[in-house]
Amino acid sequence: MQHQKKKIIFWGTPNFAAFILEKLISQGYCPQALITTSDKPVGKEKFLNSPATKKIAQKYNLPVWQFDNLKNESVLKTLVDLKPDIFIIAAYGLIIPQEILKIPVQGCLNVHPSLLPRYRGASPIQAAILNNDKKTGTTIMLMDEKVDHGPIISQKKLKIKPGETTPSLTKKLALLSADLLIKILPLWLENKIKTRPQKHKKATFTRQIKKIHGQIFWYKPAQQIIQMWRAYQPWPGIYTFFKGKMLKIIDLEILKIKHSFVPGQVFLTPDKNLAVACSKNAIILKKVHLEGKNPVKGIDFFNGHREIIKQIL
RNA sequence: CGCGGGGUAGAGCAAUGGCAGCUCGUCAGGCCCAUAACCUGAAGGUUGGGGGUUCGAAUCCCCUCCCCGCAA
Repeated sequence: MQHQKKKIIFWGTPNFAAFILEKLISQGYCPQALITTSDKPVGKEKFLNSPATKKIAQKYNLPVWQFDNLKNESVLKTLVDLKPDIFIIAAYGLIIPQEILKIPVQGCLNVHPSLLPRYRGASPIQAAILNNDKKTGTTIMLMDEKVDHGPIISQKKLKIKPGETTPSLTKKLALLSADLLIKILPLWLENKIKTRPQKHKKATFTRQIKKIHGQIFWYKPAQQIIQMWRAYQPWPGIYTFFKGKMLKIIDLEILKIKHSFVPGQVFLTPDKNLAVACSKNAIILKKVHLEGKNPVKGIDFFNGHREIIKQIL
């Protein structure tokens, strides 16, 4: 087991990385250390929340380094002193400077959950769902000077099932990525894999998702709003405004109907469901969450806010 | 002390100093070939808890417990 003598350092932060890390460990490819970002205060109680990968690392007693700023000498020195053979990077959260990428003798592998060169950047999984793609996949590539730009080592496709959400697809892609990684890693470490460059002209890009992206525009077709809802779980979710307050839509359903309402107009279906008209079809609000209140069923919300009918959101 | 909203009947919400109400649900009865429809009636409250101001507090003040949004 020659590869186990190699020093692997794993970089990653959220769930996607955590699934991969755990699978690597369980399959006998335990890294020497985890590098992730710092604990972030979360919620009103402002307690610190560790990255998902850190929790896994602690479970297996892996050493953990947490860096938020990679552009200083002490970080560089720490990493050089580890004398790593290879870095495996999966959703770290920050762009890693060139000087650091040059450290490991066998390069830096990046796990990216899309079929590169499609969907480079920060939100490939959400983009695939948002665009109603029928398939996506994962790519393992050798990192170079540009983000998600390096030559491809291996790729694997995955069908997107109807109703797939970001959390469910994230998990599937992570497990797929881990399998692929385990398969190619020993070969890579023995220099038995050739890379192939990406077709850069076909590249598309995705950006970091912000709260504002979750706002619903009712002039869009209902189908598209459903895809937003699937893509933007668990955060930022999708929301609209009612009486100046944010109304999150926790659960919804498409209502296939020909109607003459204005997009955004609220109405009640014959079987007593609260619904909002879109440019095509409509959305049934099964569960909503008004800012400052508890989440409630659509019908309960209607009982307390009868004036919502005929209003335009 | 990061900013903000809320706690009222089983559920969702009104009532901002003067008789605690609305919609839904529940129960009883009625109507109907029938129904998640409709009609009549009923039950269901220590207004989260404690203290204060007042002739009088869900409402104003102080304390406390709980829930939630923003921010990530």
